[in-house]
Amino acid sequence: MKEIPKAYNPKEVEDAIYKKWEESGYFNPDNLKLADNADYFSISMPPPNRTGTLHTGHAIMLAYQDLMTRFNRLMGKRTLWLPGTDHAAIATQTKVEKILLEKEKKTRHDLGKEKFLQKVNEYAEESGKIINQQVRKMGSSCDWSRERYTLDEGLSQVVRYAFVKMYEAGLIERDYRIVNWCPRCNSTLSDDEVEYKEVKAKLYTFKYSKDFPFAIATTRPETKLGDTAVAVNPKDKRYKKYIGKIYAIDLGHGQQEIKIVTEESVDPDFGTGALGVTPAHSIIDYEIAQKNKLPLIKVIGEDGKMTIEAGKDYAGLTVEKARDKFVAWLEEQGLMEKVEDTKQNLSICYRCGSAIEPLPSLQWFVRVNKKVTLKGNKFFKNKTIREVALQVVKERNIKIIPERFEKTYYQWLENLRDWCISRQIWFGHPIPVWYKNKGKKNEEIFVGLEKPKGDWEQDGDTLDTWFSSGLWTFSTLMDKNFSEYKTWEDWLKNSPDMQFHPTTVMETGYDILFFWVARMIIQTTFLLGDIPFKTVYLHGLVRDERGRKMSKSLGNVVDPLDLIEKFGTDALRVAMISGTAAGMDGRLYDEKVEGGRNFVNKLWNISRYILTSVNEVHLVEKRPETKTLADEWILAKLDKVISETTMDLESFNFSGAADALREFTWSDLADWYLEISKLQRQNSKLVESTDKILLYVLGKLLILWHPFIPFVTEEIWSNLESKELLLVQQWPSFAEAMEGTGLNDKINNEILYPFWKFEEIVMTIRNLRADFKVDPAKKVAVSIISKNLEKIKLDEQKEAIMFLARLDKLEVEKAKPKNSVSHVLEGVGEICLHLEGLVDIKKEKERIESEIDSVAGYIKSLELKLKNKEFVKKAPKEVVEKEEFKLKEQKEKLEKLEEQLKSLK
RNA sequence: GGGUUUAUAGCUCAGUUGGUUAGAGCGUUCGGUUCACAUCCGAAAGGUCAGAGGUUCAAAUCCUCUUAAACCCACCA
Repeated sequence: MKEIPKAYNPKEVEDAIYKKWEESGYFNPDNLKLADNADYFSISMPPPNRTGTLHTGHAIMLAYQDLMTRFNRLMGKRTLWLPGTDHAAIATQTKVEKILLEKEKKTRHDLGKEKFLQKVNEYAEESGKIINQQVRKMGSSCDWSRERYTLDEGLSQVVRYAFVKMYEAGLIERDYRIVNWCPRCNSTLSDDEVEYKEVKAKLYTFKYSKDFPFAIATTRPETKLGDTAVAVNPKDKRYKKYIGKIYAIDLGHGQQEIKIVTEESVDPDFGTGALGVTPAHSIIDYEIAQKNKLPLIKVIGEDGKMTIEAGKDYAGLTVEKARDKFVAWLEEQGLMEKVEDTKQNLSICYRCGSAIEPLPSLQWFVRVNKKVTLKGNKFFKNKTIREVALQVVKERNIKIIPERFEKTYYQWLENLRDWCISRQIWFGHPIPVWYKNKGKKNEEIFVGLEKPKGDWEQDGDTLDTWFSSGLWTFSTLMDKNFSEYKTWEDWLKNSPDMQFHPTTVMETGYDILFFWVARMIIQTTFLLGDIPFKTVYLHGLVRDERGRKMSKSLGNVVDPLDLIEKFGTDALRVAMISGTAAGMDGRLYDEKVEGGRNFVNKLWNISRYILTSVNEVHLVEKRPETKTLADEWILAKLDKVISETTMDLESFNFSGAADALREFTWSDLADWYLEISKLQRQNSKLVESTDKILLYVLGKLLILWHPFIPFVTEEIWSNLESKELLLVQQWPSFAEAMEGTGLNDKINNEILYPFWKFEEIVMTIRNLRADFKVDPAKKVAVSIISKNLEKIKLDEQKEAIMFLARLDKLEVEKAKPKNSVSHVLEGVGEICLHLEGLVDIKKEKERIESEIDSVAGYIKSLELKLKNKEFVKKAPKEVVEKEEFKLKEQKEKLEKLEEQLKSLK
């Protein structure tokens, strides 16, 4: 047997263990030895962006997903966790542009599309490799043979197919509308990609011309060059007489007509109560303009500079310069009434932080409000994609954990506008549309999977990265050899891996519920007529120790790889998962991971003790015979923790499972049974059975812990004489452990009870002592207490444990406690006698009466619950049994109380 | 403006359909430790479960209001 070091050193073993796992092939479900009727379990890894390295967000998602994957694999399911990476169009392109500018002082235009794309692809490839290495470092048991990338040929095929299908159904259209334009990225953004930042701004109040009847207020005077109307609230009496009138004005760049229209949403109390309508540069104004059939003047161009429509004096100026110039002109003309300081919620690009310029542009949109009927699709019967996406969650085809996010999801969908999917960036999936005579009157358009024959020019734009991510759960499962399939439908339906669809769980952070989860639901229900996943588990975000978001500018970014280097992967994983609840943000800091490391080392030392103490190391898989009360006790506790852990993991309560396991491992096994085992092994008759129990408990414990801390458990497992990796062992079953032993009832009543009794005695003494401190009337008993307390201190407790250990369960009757336990018992009795003399009988009577009331009420409610047929049917057996046990307990308590009450009388 | 969440020990957080005396980790104090583990062991101190009211035999848990904080959506002309 090899020597076991005193402390667990993760650095020395982790990489080798990962290699062993990977080489075993068990990450691939095809290689698992499964029962014929084995259910499947699948997770699609949310693909990390190929923009650099892993961060804590990735680390936490990998920890959760690996936990579920390993648990289900141990449960004997056909388990697939499919890894991959995302090209992350805008994010990656922006990053490479930045590097290019810093290193070579060049822009993408200096390089040209082809050369630039080559650079981006090189960067993405490099970045992908790094990420894959880091995903391995986290211990992720994902199937690398199925790894995918959003720009893979196969995935690109699905993307084109999706576009064409949606186009054919009339859900995708090209239109000239107001879009969110980022002048820095030179591209459109979807509504979700716009963020807001509060900034100081100036509110200018001015008149369009001297003879214009009233003033308007704005923070963006330069856009007013494109105004075509003024909107007022229809209830506003001040402006009633002007409604419908048209005024001709001249802002220094020619004649302009301003119509006075009404609009409900105009706030009469803001500014002058009159809103200058700029249809081309505000989404709301655009909608007002559409209602009133107003013309549209585009005064700001895609480059963020003023257009010729703004007038000769302004054309080519930046927005800021145009503003200064126009403000100066207004003042010169005496039109400016006042300038005030105000706050403004500036819309900015979520990727580069530049100010967004809403402007009209010809783009591709997904229409969310168009009703369609699709053949062979159970969801789409004269429904909109928005309605279907709502329906599948409302009807619980898809369950979101925690549930409250379902509301958030509904709200988002209810407010959803058409989704702009074309982007003017180079890196991404090209839009599968080809033109002839583009932009001319006789323009021809072709939407299809391949370029048509002849002289066609492809649309130069690319698709929103979320358009391809939305297909992720199934585009990754489709056969790479798509050419072997006759039709697209055939490919979709008959790719062998589609057996893993819908994926069982979607695990991700709540921050991308809209960006991604919602899009997957929209696109999958449309294309497959099926849901993408059955359950969505949303984890919280990782914050620093002060609760702040991690950001580069704050310099508080925690690198998970640093923590792994310092404490080991297992320590990091257990730290991230324990002490949290679904959807709640958590904090990550050294001390927390240190706690994880300490636990991992504790487990290491527990096994080090067991492996070096037992006479013969071997795997004990079958429940061994018990010879002492302590043996029974530890096995009963093990059964309890098995059932708790299993139930918790099945109901996504990961933190609870870790807590239960930790409590069992540290408090029950290490602090009690291991100490008892030392004593038991001094008795030659008990050595063999004790060893077996130690090895049995250790074996089961390693399986239970494996999903949380895979490396250390596998490493310890390698010391047990097992032929197979821990990775593919069988999850212990509570029911099986109990089978044939007939111990189920016995354990609660006979085995655990005496031990609990002992714990209870210790507790009683402690409580009494606390009472004496505050209640001088009980002083009388202090001497007795202190006498007994001395005995109950550390040494006496060990004595008591020894007594329990010596107690042969076959000789319970004969065994006579000759030490502390009996003294303590007697002591407690004595105390109680003394206390009785001190109790106010009237008060005590009242107390007991009210308690009887309470217990009777409890019994009533329990009986009601057990009579409820639905509850008995639906609830798991263990829960019902627990309730029955409670009822029994309470009835006993009631009897006791009633007796007490009688004795008082 | 619409919505959601949070407030529990010094700190970070659990607490499952209401049910024994509200828990854990870290920290603090005291004591211990050669023989699995100082990455250890034993013990102690520390809580009006934000506040007020209500429902109930029973409330950290359910309802109403108040206070404080965070987040999401809309929008700021």
